[in-house]
Amino acid sequence: MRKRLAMYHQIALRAAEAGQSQISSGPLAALLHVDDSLVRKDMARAGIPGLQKVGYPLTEVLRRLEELLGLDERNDAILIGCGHLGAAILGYAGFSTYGLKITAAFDIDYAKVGQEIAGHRVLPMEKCRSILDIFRVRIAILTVPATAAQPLTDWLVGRGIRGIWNFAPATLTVPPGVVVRHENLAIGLARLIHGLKDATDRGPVGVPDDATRSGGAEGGRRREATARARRAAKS
Amino acid sequence: MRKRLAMYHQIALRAAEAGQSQISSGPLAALLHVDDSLVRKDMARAGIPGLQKVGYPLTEVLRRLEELLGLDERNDAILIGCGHLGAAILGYAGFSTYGLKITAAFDIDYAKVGQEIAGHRVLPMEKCRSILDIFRVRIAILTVPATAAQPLTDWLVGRGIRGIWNFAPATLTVPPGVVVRHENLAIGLARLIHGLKDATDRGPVGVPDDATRSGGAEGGRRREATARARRAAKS
DNA sequence: TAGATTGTTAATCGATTAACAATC
DNA sequence: TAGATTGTTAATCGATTAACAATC
Repeated sequence: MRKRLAMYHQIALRAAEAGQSQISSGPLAALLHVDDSLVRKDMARAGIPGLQKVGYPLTEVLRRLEELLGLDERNDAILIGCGHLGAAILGYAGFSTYGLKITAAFDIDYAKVGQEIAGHRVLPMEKCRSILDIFRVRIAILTVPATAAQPLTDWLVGRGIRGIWNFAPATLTVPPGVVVRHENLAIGLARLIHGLKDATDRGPVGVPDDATRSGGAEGGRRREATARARRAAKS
Repeated sequence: MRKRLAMYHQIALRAAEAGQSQISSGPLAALLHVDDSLVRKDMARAGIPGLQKVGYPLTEVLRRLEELLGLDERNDAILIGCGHLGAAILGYAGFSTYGLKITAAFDIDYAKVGQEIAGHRVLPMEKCRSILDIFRVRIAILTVPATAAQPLTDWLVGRGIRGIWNFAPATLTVPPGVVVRHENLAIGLARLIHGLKDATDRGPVGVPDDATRSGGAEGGRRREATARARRAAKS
């Protein structure tokens, strides 16, 4: 459901940009490949009143969905680890839509400290504590090596961080009350590969989760993953 | 279901590393917060036979799941756009698990051509065509500016690319037979923020999709998103 | 044997679709 | 009015859980 709401929002945004002022359940349903009554139900549940014969006013749709999806809130975050991935995130344009502002970027490497990346000055880790105390930031973005992730997390949680967006390939343990989101790029990739495989196996059928699918494309070559699994099972 | 299979795989891997040789439905179910009969059903559907009294042999679990999830295949890909994000992906360790190998990295910027990033030499875009012709790569990773994404996609599809992993903030149109996966970092973020909000609203209840959730944390500050929506709706 | 665990069937639940009356 | 579209109720479908017999 949340996914659908997010999609409605995207579609509504584009419709608004294209000059429309309302949108009806039919087109929305068609775009999401669901029944139009489901769209109406979603709208009703979201508290967006429609107008018979015309549809749903885009202003209302956008307003409510942004409220519901939390896009109307402002969230400050700090970023730790200014390697390539950290830099990519600092420069990522899409966040402002979601009200995210990275208020400070840190790195332990003094070679990086002082550098400016996408308008952010890299600060030394020593400054992190005082920044957190002063600004009461609740979200931390971790783009550090895997080994550093858990100890850093413990420390951050102790300093008041309540949401962690973890890009390190490490599973984090946190106390109750703290939300961790583990961003595993490899999973996105796995899904794409699977989508390709699906398209091959079954032809243009089924919508693999997030992906735009269809016909052709051959599968990849085999590897001997079995040997690896066996090694792991024995070690 | 696919998500659960992937989780079983992860858990099985760790169990194997910890020296176990089998795993039973109970612990798996507890870790995923589902009923144990569902785990057994999944195993049955996946064609993994269990042993009464002992559980499922890890070697078998890993072997079948890797087969099913396509982790046992080898997939070559090219990467286009060697900015920060491209560089981060070139250096990302986790891909080998999924059999992905980035065989070539390209950039139009001659300042980047010739540089070595995480063991990959950056090639000029002009070389892309011949590389594709020679190696028959099917997957392309796009870490280019939004404006470049669609024309590049069209060109790549014409050269035989069948799977596109798009990091550019642009919606791509592709012909049937081509799979696009749009990786929107902002969505991961949105979910984290939402997880935080949920934790606030409802206390430690419900597992928000991917995230490890729980108790405390206050919501963010309001912004006037309404004004923005209204602008969009009018423009 | 007793205990643990699988495999499977029936029951439940929630989400989606189908149908249609209300109404602008 | 006629047509389009919402809002809602009933029917369907699929996924999950509960229960339990089989069995190592």
